[in-house]
Amino acid sequence: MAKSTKRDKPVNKPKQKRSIETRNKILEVGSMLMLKEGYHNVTTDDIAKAAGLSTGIVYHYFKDKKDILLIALDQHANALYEGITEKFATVTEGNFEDFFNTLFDFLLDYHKQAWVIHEELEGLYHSDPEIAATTNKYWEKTYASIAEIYVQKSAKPEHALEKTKMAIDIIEDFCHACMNPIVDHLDQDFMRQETISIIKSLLT
Amino acid sequence: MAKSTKRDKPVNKPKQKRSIETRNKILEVGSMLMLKEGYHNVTTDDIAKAAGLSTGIVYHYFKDKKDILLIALDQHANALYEGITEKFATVTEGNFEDFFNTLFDFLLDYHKQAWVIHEELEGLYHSDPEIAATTNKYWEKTYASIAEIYVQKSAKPEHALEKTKMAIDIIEDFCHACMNPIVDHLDQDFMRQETISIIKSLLT
Amino acid sequence: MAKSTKRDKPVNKPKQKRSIETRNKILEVGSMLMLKEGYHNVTTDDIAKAAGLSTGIVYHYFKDKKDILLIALDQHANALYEGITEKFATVTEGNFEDFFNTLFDFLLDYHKQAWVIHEELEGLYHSDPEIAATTNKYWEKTYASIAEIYVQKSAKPEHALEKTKMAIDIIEDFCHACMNPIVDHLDQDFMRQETISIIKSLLT
Amino acid sequence: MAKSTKRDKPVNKPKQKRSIETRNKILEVGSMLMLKEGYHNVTTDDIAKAAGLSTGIVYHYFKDKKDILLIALDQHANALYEGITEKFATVTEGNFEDFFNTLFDFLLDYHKQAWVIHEELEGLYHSDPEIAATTNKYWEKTYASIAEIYVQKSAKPEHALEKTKMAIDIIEDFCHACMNPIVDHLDQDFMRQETISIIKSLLT
DNA sequence: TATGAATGAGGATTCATTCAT
DNA sequence: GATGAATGAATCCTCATTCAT
Repeated sequence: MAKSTKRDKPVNKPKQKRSIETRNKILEVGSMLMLKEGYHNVTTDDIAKAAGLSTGIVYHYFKDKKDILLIALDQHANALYEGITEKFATVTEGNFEDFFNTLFDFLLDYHKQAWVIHEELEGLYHSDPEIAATTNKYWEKTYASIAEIYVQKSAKPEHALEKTKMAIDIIEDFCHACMNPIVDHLDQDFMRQETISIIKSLLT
Repeated sequence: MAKSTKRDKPVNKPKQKRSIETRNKILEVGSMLMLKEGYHNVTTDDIAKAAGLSTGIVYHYFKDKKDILLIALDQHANALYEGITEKFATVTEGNFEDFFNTLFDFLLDYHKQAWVIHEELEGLYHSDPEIAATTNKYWEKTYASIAEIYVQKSAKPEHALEKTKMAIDIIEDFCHACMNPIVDHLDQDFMRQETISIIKSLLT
Repeated sequence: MAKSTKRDKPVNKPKQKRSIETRNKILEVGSMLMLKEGYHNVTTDDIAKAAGLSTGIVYHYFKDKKDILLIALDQHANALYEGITEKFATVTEGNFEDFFNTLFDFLLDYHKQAWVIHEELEGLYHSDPEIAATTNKYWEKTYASIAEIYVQKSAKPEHALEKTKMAIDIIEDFCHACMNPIVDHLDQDFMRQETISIIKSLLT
Repeated sequence: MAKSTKRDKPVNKPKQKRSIETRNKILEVGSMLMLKEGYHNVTTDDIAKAAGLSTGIVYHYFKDKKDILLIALDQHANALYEGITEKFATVTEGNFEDFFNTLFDFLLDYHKQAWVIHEELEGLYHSDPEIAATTNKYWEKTYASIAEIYVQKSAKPEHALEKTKMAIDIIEDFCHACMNPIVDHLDQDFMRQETISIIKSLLT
């Protein structure tokens, strides 16, 4: 994996509808499995089987196993970007409360479906430069898209990126704590309250 | 064959100096490699070679490859606990500023040497229940030991665990952002200032 | 790692001609080698090589090394059953002499090609419960199919299973003694005569 | 195992009491384990541990693992021989009933403690010429010692070896059937009766 | 395009045997 | 004689990748 001495193999970027569907199926099923089970615990065979396809076909559409993850990641980032754009489209400019609630809800929601990918990527981050690069791009795009909205909506757009990033991280910490209750009996209501209060004072 | 007739392989917990040294060498080299390269990118042979030993001896001291990681993790947690206890021993009771600075410095410092392990564990977390359990214990201990100090030193010990956890997470976010600057040009001074201010208002 | 998340590996039960041939080749070569050299003295690599295949393909068709032996054994039992049924089809009902001669010849013949498997199994019997179970099924089937014929053909069908089993064992003792003359100079003709006389008085 | 290209290594045949005890302990525990678990399922370490000794010492007294089995086997044969001699010492000459009962009881008894060794040896027989040779010697001695008694006690000593061997085999078949009831619901009383009757008519 | 059989290098683990102490 | 740590070849099995059909 860590070696990137891959001779360039022509990989299909298909235009036929059937092909596109096949490719997407692999992407969808593949990323889903990788995230649920962990990159190293899923075989290309597993992916093909789960997608209802044959072993070999995977390599028509993707250079190798890693390619599936990388491209899925990319799609993910794009989808996220569009999700954000759409979601925040209706937020009234200057209405911070509105922006804030939207952000909080959006991240909570997003977290539920996508958090695992972050953790999985952390683990892969150090072992593969290509993954590290893509991961960075992913985050950059995520932060940037929200910061962009923040700049538009907020009255205090200085240090937008820093503040946005911090806000996101803190909200994610909260989500994480709720979903992975390492310490039992944590008072989640209290934590939510505190989180909201922190974010508000940070972004206002 | 005949797994059923195989009693659980006894793993040496040696008391002899020679043995202890060997075991420690494996632990040290092994965890170092795993963290640098990633668990799945290091073979037991790599570890043995790097420790200047032969393949087989690894299994004299450890049940399997995972065992090395798990035990290294455990040692880590203990070292951390002792580090915290020692570090905070001199903090004046009731002196919040003192407590806070110690915490901030401690985590910054700690993070520099140990954050890789966290990321590696994140990636392994979902694929292996045993690792998940040990990771949880690790964090529980960390949070609890700091919360314990907090209770002793602070005037407002309510929700100590929640607040401590949040504070640690937020400081970690900051450390993480500094060490792995996904987005370039982030104003680290600004982020540090904001982080400190958040933590202060959270813990006071 | 993460055994728990590993669904049971599906093993191909192929219907394509190519596949069936490959599988049979492995079975044939594998059981042959195991019986000639002994289960523990044959590696899966040996089997693959001898079958003109690569290591990996073996595990496409068989769960593990033991699976090869177990399935070969099963095939053996079925072949034996059909052999018996066919062989005894023409025996005249009530004609004991006819039945007896058929039995004696059949076992003598059968023994020549299959007794190695029995010995190999004896050795494996105590070390592996799965092998023990399959071996038992094998024998059960063998005894039962001959007993069934005995009941049909004989005038004294009481204790058919016991008598059949004893007869078979005694004939096998004879075969064994002939093929593996531990003590040289044994008078085989005498032993054959005595064996026949014992069986006759037992079954009549 | 199957290779016998063993350079001659001097192996201690100790005369000191302490040494003899150690050697016997290895022999005793080693053969016991090998027979209970199967030769390939017992490691030299298991044997050393079970004997309360260290790994290395085994190789002071025995050439290799196989040597333990072979020598144990030899001792076994001798013990058996002495057991037989002693047991039959008091049998009245010419009293066939007495001889027969002694034989039947003796084998029944012997079977209980030693049958496993036979099965284990069957499995090893083909994979190693040295084992095959020793096994043959073992059986030869066993059969011969009983035949010798038979000759002394019986009025019809012709074909003593053949008859003795057959008798022993048949009694063993019975023992085997009782201890390994492959087919359930076998009428053991009936089988015992038949076995006795067969043996009587064979030996008289 | 699609299939799935085949490849084979790689990796975890075992264990008979040796050797420094 | 004893110990038990150390060796390393051997073995089972996996899985990314290729290829004949």
